[in-house]
Amino acid sequence: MKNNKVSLAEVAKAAGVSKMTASRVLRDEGGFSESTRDKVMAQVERLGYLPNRLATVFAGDKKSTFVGVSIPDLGNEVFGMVLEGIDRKLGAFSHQSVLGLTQHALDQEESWIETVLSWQPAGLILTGRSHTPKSLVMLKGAGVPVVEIWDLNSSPIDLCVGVNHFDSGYDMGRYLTGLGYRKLGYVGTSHDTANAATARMNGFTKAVQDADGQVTRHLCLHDVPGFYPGYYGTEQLLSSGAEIEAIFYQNDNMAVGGIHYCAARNLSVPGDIAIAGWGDLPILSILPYRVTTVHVSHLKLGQVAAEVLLASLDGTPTQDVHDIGFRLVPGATTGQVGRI
Amino acid sequence: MKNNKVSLAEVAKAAGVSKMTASRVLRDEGGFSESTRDKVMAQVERLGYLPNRLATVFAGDKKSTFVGVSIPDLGNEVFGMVLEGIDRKLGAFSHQSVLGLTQHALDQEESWIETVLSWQPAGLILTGRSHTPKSLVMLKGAGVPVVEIWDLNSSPIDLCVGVNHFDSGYDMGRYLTGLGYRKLGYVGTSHDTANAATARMNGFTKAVQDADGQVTRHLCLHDVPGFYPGYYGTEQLLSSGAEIEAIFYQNDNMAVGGIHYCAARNLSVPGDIAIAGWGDLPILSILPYRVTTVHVSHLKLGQVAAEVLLASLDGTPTQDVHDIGFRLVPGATTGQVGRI
DNA sequence: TTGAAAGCGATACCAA
DNA sequence: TTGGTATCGCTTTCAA
Repeated sequence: MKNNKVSLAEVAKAAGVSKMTASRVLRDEGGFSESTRDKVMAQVERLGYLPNRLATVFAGDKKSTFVGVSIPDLGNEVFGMVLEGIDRKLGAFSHQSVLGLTQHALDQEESWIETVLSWQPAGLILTGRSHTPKSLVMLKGAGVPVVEIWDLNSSPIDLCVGVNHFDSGYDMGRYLTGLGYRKLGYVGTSHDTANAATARMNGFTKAVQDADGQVTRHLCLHDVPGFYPGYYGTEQLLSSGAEIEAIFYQNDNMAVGGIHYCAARNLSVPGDIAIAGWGDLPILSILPYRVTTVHVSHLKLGQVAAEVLLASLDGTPTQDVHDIGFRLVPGATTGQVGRI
Repeated sequence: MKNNKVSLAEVAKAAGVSKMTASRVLRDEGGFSESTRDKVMAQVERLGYLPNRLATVFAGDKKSTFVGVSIPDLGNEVFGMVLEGIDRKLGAFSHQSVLGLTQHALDQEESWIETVLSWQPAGLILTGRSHTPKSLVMLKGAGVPVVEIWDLNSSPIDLCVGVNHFDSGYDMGRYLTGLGYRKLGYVGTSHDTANAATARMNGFTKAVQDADGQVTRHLCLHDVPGFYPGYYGTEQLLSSGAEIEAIFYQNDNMAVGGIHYCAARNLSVPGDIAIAGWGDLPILSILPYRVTTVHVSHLKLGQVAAEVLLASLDGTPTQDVHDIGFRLVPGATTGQVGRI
């Protein structure tokens, strides 16, 4: 006994009862007298006893109340809000998030999965649908519910809560081509696990091609999709020589970067360049005009993910795949071609 | 044995050795032959054995590799970056963050502390210097290192990594009054644990009063300090009737909200209103002019916090209080009074 | 209503 | 180089 930690046995001894009786009192399990309860609780108070939940889980051979949550990065609000949604909901049901920042790298996710599983978590919430083969083996053998979030996945490992990114990109492509644009650009970043963004880009490209248009892409490598990459990504795209009428960005922060680039170069939006973002992020709320974007509720996505997991732990049946949905928000940064 | 989990005993039996031998092989402790190692590892592979770290911690009566990390919210990048700094550093040394979103409420922090301590964490990182009396008792009795971050605290529970918020506010007040402003405004939000922001506000106010100026404050209640509260907080401050020459905001996102409000009202910055923010947040990187702000490295703050904790676990002596520092960045949104 | 004993999965310690 | 046994703090099970 090296930690000066007080154990249940000590409490029991001090209270003059057996460990079992003390244990029953603490779990409020019933089957003890009021006077016994008072004796025990008095000692708990006096000794400052804190239970060792490791031992509890261990002895009961049950799961802990840990939920492993893997998140690619926290450099912008997107995944921050997802995580906030998850943790708030989990916390309300006394579960704890064990965080894993994967930095968009599958092998980092793999080693984190191995570690977190060794702590006997109650369940896992993973961002993204791609995992290494070894990860898949571990996840399937873990015997705990796994919720894959962000990307909608028709055949998830277990459960899935997400958005149909391809469709949202496709809708934006259809919207912009519907306005008459044919020479389109895409500006985003490039990451191992940025499948969702890639799906949006692919959906967008497909829609544009379906309308006989063209997409010129520019991906900023090794960057998180923030304001500044949006700014210089726009610069690089436009200076590539390609003729561009409208640009779709990986997210709104990048789009705002693009808007500021245009302002700095005296390019009118949408007159010279139309601009569309994704996510309906907070920055849009203060611009003096509405930016064309795709609304997605990140907080809700996280909350639903947590709910689905908790329901699964509870044994409550739910559907395997939850589509959070999205909504294209037309704005003033895209216009009718030829009518500006 | 309800989980179909494979235990060390099964691996050992399958390999034809004792538990102890298998344990030694897995920990690569030495003291076994190559052939033994091969036999054991073959079975580990075949059975897909994953160790139960609960048992390890428990048996060794040691601490886990959990680090409890309490964060007020993740609604903007500020604490997201702090958390990213912490988790990256911890991850590199194979520790895991157990997240606690307190939503700026001390009683939420308290109940989270109680829970997380019951998991025998290796240490704790807490945002803020205020804690409930019960929290303090638990923290002091926990016997694990506690790092309080964000607010610099000359008498921390244990260790502290932060910024001198009061001084940063004071410097900004001195800077603005040095430019000739005397009728100042402050726009922020109000939270239980927003002591850091309050300290900045107080420092600012003190400096302004020292220069015989006045500060009119406007606090947006129940809001996280983001773009939109900055926008309408500015509106409310300016419509309060007070004469204002310059406004200091709780952070840059709010300041950008203020800048946009001014643009929408055709108020010139800094001609009609000077604006200063705090934090040097990403949004500033795309504005066509430099915004007067205070630079703080949030990522570094998190990294140093993790380093200090790891050093303490390691037994390496470090100083108790680490000042991350700040740097006032003069910009174009504040000017010389009368010279605009 | 209460308690004694066994056991969870691993490691520490001592023997062989 | 290998293995037996006790042990961590708590819960389960069975008896009293």
